Amino acid sequence: MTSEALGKCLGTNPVVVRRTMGLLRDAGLVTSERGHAGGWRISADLSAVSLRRLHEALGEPAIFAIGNRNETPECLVEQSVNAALEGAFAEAEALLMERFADVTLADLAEDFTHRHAQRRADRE
Amino acid sequence: MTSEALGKCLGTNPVVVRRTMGLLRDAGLVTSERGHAGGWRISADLSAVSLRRLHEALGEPAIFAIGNRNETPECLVEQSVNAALEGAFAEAEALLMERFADVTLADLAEDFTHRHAQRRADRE
DNA sequence: GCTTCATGTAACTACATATGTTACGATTTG
DNA sequence: CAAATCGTAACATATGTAGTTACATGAAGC
Repeated sequence: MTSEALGKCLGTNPVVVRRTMGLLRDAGLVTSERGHAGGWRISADLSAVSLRRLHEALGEPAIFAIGNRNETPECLVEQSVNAALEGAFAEAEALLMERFADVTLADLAEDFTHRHAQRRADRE
Repeated sequence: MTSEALGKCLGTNPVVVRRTMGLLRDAGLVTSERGHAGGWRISADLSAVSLRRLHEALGEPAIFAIGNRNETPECLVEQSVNAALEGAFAEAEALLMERFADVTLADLAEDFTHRHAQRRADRE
């Protein structure tokens, strides 16, 4: 599939697709080919790719929107607040990552298949 | 304490302080007084105010930086992904809120007192 | 009452970040 | 050699948060 086709599916620009797909390629999840008949191809077993793995491949973007503003503040009040929050955030993140590890692309594909069949049935 | 003094402590503008403190006032956690000798005053028992309560008072800002882009997408793939993520996010959020409920301002004040004593000791 | 010191709030500005776009080079295939 | 496609740098745009200015309102002291 070409970046342009993917961009259409996702409602975005081919260059944006390349940026993100490039990260997945670096992680070995997809391959890219240039030139005529080139494009992107999945190179991993869907059942071996978890959401956790995708999160890693995409550079482990920050999970929380709130949180410490400054990791090592001079201010003692800020230090107390940080200390109180750190453990809670770490626990929540660990739980989330555990759940992410349990969901694979194969699971998503199966779920999609059901939804697709359901939509076709609904149309009759 | 005046908004101006608080602003100095926090390294920000008095108006920004008023904006946020206003939410805490609406939640009954602080009171404000205008005019000469006015300013902000804590009106709640520190041991009765949890971080959970503060989060509520501040309008329950979004906790996660990643997550569903669209709650009710037409796209079946997006629906599958959303369905897979929703439970995980809900669990992680519930855990975090549980932990937040366990930490009160009194706890933070106590922790601060220890840090303060420690810093004074270190200076000798 | 008048002055001063506060908050309350609307409107505007500045900045950072994420996303989108353009442009062009590199590579592959026919 | 031409067309198709990725790779990537540079630039543009949009969005949201924080900061700022301005002024109205109210309270205290003289």
